[in-house]
Amino acid sequence: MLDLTYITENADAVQQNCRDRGVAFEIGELLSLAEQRRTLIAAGDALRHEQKEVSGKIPKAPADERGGLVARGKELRELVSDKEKELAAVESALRARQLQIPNMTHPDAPVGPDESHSRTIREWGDKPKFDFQPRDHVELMSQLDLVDLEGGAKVAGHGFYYLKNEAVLLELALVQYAVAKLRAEGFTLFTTPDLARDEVLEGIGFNPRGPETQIYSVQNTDLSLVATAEITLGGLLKDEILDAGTLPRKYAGLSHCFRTEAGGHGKATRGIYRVHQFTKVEMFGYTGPDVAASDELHATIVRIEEDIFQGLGIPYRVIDTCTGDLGGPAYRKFDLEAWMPGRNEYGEVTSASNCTDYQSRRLGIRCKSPDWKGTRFVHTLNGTAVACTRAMIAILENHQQADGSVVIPPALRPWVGCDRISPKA
RNA sequence: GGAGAGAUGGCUGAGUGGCCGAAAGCGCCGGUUUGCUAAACCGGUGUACCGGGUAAACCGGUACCACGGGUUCGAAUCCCGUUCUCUCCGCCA
Repeated sequence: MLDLTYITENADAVQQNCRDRGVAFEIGELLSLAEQRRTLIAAGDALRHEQKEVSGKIPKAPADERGGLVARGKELRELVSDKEKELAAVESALRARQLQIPNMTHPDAPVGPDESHSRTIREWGDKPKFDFQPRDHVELMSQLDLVDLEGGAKVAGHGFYYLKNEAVLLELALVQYAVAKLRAEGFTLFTTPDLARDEVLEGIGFNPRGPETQIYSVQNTDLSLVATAEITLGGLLKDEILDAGTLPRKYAGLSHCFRTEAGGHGKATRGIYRVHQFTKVEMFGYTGPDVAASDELHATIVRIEEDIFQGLGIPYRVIDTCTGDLGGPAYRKFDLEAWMPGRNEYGEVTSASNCTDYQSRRLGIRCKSPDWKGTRFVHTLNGTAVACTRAMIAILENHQQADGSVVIPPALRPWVGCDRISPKA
């Protein structure tokens, strides 16, 4: 959510930014509601002021004046109440519009309506050259007895899966690897709830219960299954005022992620690429309220993601996401796309966003410093350390051998306990 | 799941209808005193919104004592609902 004063003072820039991001929004109505809001607040405050004066006089008033004052007090109570109702209606309409406005955009982010306008800013690693026809992860996993997709579908439906045998070790190893890396980078480690209140989801920028929701919600409660630990790590400091001296804060969270993938059918539904549940280690950052600080942590988060994939020996490219694909909260977003030989294309494995104060404003996460008066909204950032299923696909497909075995990257061997997964005898 | 107690400023904690945005202490900031540090003393110290001020300083107003409703001329204080915390009992990985 953007600041109302900012919107009204920068109406043209906000309107243009909506166009760049492909958000149909006309700012005129919002501006007129904002004006109504001011007027109603001023009128309400004046009435309450009189109300206080009147009721303050009553205890010392002579008996013959008291009746009149009480009557005026009653009258004022009605007037105040009417103004409050009017104001509540205006503010609710105003907020509904305010929430439609996406975050402002980093000046260097590429402008364009869709994926094709995103920019590749770096590539790392050499795509493996196979002297055989490479298999995709489904084939590999089934030959190596690493997954039971039918079992997952039977028990929970399409999009769920059982990992088996070394794949279990591989998932745990990826978690360990990521967590160890983040601890060394100074992150505070968390395991987080896998559910969160709807208001937290909304604060982060998800719509838990709309018709096109990507979120599983629990009936008769205000809880939803989280789509990422970004939700729980960002919600952790909701409504708090932090000492700016304690920023930046770097949190890492391990959670399950649940996504309905509504409308995602038909594309890349094979195997474990697009699933309804997966395990992920997520980074979340809180910085002070200036873009220099949050951009710096953003770069660090991307660097860590690259370290992680370089350590796994997986070729990837870094994408600077264009305006049309940024979503609501992101000011700028970098994705890592890993090379996936089975698909013969790149697949998204991480995503790192600087959300500036867009999330913190709705979540009420502020900070205080002797350097300025009052409080300011912190900046929040998030990035994937390891999304287990996608990372596993990249490992299996890039490190496969002619005989159908898969070489485990050295970085994971301490936890997997072997250097290769071979077909069962 | 059952029974009870509670939620007040950064913290501790007083306050049961008007003189309470809220005592006191701690902490923090500024000052005085002082070989240094400490102590002592004096002063200051919440947030949001609306308006004024070119802006900062600052000034005026309103709201906020977990959250939401209600009673009343007037609510931190009374009533109802919700959430959360603690204690005891039961159950349980």
